[in-house]
Amino acid sequence: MEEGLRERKKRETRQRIADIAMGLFLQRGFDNVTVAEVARAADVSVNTVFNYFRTKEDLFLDRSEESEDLLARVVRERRAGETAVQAVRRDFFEALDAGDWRYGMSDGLDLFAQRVRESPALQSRARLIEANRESRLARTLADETDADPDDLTPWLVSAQICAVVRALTRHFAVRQAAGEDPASIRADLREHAERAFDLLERGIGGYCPRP
Amino acid sequence: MEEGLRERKKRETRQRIADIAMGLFLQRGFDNVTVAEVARAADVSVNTVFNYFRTKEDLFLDRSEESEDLLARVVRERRAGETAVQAVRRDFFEALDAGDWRYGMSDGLDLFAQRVRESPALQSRARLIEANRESRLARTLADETDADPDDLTPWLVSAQICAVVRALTRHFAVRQAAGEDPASIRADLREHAERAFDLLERGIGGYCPRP
DNA sequence: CACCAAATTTGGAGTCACTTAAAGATTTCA
DNA sequence: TGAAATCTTTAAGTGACTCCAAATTTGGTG
Repeated sequence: MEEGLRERKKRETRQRIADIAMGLFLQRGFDNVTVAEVARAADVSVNTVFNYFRTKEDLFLDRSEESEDLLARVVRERRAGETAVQAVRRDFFEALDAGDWRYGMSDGLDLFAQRVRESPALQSRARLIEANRESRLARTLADETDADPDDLTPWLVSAQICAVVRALTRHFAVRQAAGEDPASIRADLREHAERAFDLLERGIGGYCPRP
Repeated sequence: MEEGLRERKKRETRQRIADIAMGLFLQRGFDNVTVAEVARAADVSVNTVFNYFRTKEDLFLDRSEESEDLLARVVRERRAGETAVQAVRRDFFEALDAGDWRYGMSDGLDLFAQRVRESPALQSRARLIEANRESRLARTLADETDADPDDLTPWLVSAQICAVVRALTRHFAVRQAAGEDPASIRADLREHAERAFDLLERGIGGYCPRP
């Protein structure tokens, strides 16, 4: 099953468009670059761009598939004896220690994060990705526990796990946007994350009682 | 401080546009009605519509302010001795018992919910409303606990509370969309909600261990 | 090599949300 | 009443995205 000339060219063209688009977006901001400009820079027609990418946002957040599947995969591949939360907790800290980008907390995502922050369209798309991530994790949990089709528990657990991951990611992003050094944020984040996962595992029932 | 002719006319025009738009949207679907049609039906120019409503989505999800503030208000006005979760729990069941619409679980929101479900633009806007609701609750919790500016806890708690409310609302919507009777869904939902809030208060640490 | 069929690319025309600027029209108030 | 402030409309874009039919390119076959 060789890859013919046709397939290779398609892949190359798609990649070229995506790369050139990302370059322009990072340089000038997502909303300040038109699809027509991307097309011109990539030396194709506008219609060809839309042939490969359904929307302009897809040009920027291309490989969102991996991000959407992340938590579901971590749970699917968790170790013997590990609960869902324990698996996510472990993977999160592994990524933190390795400086991996998969939870959005590495160095060098600065400009990328800034471009997302300043564009309502990209923020909206980011929320969609998060929603899909939550759905996938919920389905995985339902599978793994042979849950009843209308058992809410997988959805509740998924939503809460995603909520914690989102809060931690957001915290990193906010402080990075404020100009703090990524490495020192990650150092702080370790303690914050410990408390966050503890809260997740043990519940928030005692929080904020009115005197 | 009387309301002058100008103010009254403005209020009336805005209301007329919103009412006529909602009628058209419910009848034919959000994406099948153009702003130009709304304008013509309301006997104003397109620019007047955009003068009152910043986007087409605002025509549909006008009074989202109340929805965004709901949980924050419930916590602000919680009773003596109540924790944040207890307050939300109580308010949720009050709404459920009263058949109130504020958590999206009354009769008669059928068509409205369907229109949201079938429109990507409206779903996107609904996610934005949920995100704002989460932010407001987080800020409220931070205020109420005099939390450190970079204490993550208010955000974590807010995200988890919102996650549970969202899951419950979603469950109602899914079953309503499948044609079930709202009253009987609400009956089931009572048990589901009890378990959901228990889980929220006590934690999900033991969920889904791998054998 | 030549040729056909399928897949890609392109150009062109159009829709729709939304913006901007300037010219009316209406309301307020001195 | 007349001028100032405020609304509304008209007109002319911009930009994402769609639809369609005409070119072009590629893969396989005789």
